[in-house]
Amino acid sequence: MRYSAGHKAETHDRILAAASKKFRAGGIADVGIAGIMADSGLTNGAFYAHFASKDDLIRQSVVETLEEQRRAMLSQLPDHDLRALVTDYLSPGHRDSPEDGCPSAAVLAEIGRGPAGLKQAYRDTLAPTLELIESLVTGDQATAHARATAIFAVLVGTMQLSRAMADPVEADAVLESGIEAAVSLAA
Amino acid sequence: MRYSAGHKAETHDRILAAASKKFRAGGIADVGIAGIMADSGLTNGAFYAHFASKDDLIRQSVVETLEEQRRAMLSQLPDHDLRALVTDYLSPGHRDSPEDGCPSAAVLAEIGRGPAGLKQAYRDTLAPTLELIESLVTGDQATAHARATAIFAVLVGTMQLSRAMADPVEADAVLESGIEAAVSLAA
DNA sequence: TGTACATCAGTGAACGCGCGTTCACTGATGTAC
DNA sequence: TGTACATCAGTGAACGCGCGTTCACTGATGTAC
Repeated sequence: MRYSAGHKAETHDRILAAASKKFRAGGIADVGIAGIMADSGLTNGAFYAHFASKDDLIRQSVVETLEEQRRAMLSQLPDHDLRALVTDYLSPGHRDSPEDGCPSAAVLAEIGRGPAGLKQAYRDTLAPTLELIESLVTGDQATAHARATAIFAVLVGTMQLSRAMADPVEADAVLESGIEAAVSLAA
Repeated sequence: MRYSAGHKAETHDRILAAASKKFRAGGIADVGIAGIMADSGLTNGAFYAHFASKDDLIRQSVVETLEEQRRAMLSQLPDHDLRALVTDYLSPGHRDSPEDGCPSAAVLAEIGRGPAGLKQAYRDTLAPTLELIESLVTGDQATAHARATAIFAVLVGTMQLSRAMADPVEADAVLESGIEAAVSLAA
């Protein structure tokens, strides 16, 4: 059948959203195209009308998810409060819903092993998020940038560590240690 | 042919060492048994005389590599200097040789998605390493433990972030920001 | 106004390939008789 | 002392399966005549 204007763009976005969830839930290497397409309500073959390859999908998915994360951070933080941001990020809810959570916590190590184009796209799209954190931190620009980078590293490392704890009490304690550390790094 | 006593244990260790390198270099999901066996100088079929399954290998490999890392940290740190440990961990050499580096920086997110047995083994084997960091940190036991956990999270998060930077200058700057942050978290 | 055709998003089977795992077999050795 | 056999680490082909990717085809629609 012929489709209305914008239909293809909608399908593209739907595939991207399904891929983003699956990549965050299961990692990039372990997630296949057939499953992503099934989650999008489509079959295998339609994939290549929308993306050049799995690598292309990965890049677009990472970029889109990082932008979405930045928009969410912006809208939830009208008060410029670092502790609020950190507490929200290092919450049990975020830990237990990786499919809706931070892409960096889910696939940063895989990006580090990926092609240069993916790494470049990651860096460029993450930059505004780091600037957002930078604006919540004291010190001149260079100091603030370094502090924001380190805070982001605590958030990601702490989330991964908490997710790796089998014991829920210990997993919560890991989050708490990360919150105090991240806040203390701001000044 | 029949083999000398201890031969099988040597082969087992050789497979474990090959797997450890490959998992750290390429992630767990993307590394196959055939490649590990080839690197060990053996063929596919011999694998199941040494390990019950790939999951079994993963668990043993993670445990062995964590223990090795702790031994290395101990031997390189007779002076109880946190800055030395942190600078060594967040060095360009470590970043550029993941196959010989920290298993947590390479596969922590994958462990978080793994079976409960793997997570339990990770936690139990990581504990002495965290205690080692704890001994380099001020505060009562609970505080020191929280600080050590957060320092470990900065190390892992910073290493992953540095590896994801395509630009070497920026990658080095990420390491620097992590060093200062980790040291400042000690007190 | 009615009909033939071009368009194109999506279908679904097939491609070659590598995965984890199984298994019948090899062959050098220590041991039993 | 010499020979037959049990042992067992390792071989290499095969299993079913799912991967990323390709492609001939479908079929509803807008458009041209």
